[in-house]
Amino acid sequence: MPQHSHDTQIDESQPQPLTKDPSCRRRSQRCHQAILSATIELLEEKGYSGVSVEAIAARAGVGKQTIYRWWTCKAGVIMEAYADYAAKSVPMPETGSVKEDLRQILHQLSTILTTTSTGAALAGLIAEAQANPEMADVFREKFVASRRAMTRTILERGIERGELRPDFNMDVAIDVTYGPVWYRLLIKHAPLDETFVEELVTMLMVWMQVQ
Amino acid sequence: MPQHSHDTQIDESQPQPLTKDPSCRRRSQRCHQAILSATIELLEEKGYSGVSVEAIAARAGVGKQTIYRWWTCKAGVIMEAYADYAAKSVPMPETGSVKEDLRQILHQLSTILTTTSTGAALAGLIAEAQANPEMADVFREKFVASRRAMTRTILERGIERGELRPDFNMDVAIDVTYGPVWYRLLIKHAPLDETFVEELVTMLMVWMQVQ
DNA sequence: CAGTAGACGAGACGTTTTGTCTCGTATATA
DNA sequence: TATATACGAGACAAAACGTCTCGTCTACTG
Repeated sequence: MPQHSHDTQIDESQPQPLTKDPSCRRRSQRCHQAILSATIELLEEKGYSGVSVEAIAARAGVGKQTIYRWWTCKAGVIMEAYADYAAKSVPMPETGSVKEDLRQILHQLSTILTTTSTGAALAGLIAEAQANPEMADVFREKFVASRRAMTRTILERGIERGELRPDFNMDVAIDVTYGPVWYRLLIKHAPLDETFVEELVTMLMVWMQVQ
Repeated sequence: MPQHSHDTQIDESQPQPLTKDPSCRRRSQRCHQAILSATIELLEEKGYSGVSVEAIAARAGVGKQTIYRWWTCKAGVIMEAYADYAAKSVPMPETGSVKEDLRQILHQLSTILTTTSTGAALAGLIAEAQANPEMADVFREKFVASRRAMTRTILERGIERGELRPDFNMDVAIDVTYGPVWYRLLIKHAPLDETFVEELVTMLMVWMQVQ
């Protein structure tokens, strides 16, 4: 039977995970859920920087050590708390039209970022990732990579169908799709609204589509 | 003669400034410069999160109170330390071609973000702004607004010359210009290089120019 | 040419948060 | 039923923030 990672210092070579052995059978499901729920509640009430591990523990009716037993830091808890949001909100659209697919993706993303606490959570996680390269790795993998991969698929399908030119830079296209969204989320100089999404999609299509 | 703001609590209605009365004649120019230099040194050595007020004070050979006398928080010091970089690096290009103007702007921005510690500094400041709305205001004003205004001028000139369509959304166009750059700076999934800038400018022009 | 206000270096201090450690208790597996 | 181990509670050290108070030095002011 494998020992738990908090007993022996393994995991030193790999990019250190932000959670520890979540498959252990003896883990209390009640605690696990209480911690994640308390995290989301606190983030909604006080914003990312208002969440502390002690506050989570108190709200969840849990000892602080119970949190540190299963996660390596606060960001790990918050990531897991919002991983569901992020995962569930990425259904691959397949309307037959690249423009409509992109519209759906960006509409859903901007909606979830502005109408739930997910926007504040992700902004805080990006902020934290600036000080913590391991966190940055996990963040990219968990919240960025899947959306980028999905968008890539959509665009490649568009090229195969002859809807899009085959010679634009795919990585840059994906950056142009998401970059402006994150930019408005983080800088907050203008709202992430429908007009914005519509203009963005239109612009992308003008660039990428067969003339 | 006006009292200093740290003696009486004025500045409560306005967005609280991150510096305090920098015009005072009795301020030691030696300290001022030593603090800003130490800040940049430390940020280059240890990154944004490795900079502490105590470390700045020690490196500058200065009392901690001397820092808090003139700035309200660490972020204020870092902003002032990099304000010069940001300001000096925005010469308005005027080549007569929108594409060339944009190319110059983005080339210069990406160069300064990747070859100096300015990139790490701004990423850290954006991170900090997520937890501090007043900081966010100052950041937008100091590091975002001037570039946006300049870009707006360039695009408006292009419209006047008949080089650009008059009917694209100006704000979104500026977001598409800078959003992908910040996105790569903060997420670090791909480099901020020449290819990227070139593709981005090309895409913008395809969208905005008269067909 | 003094006198004085105020900036300065040094560092103690209280606060907050992090992450570790150690109890005694409760619970699930064997 | 026995044992391992997760749990709640909370003490603890370390780090950083921001405030406060010394005694010193310097630059305006009369």
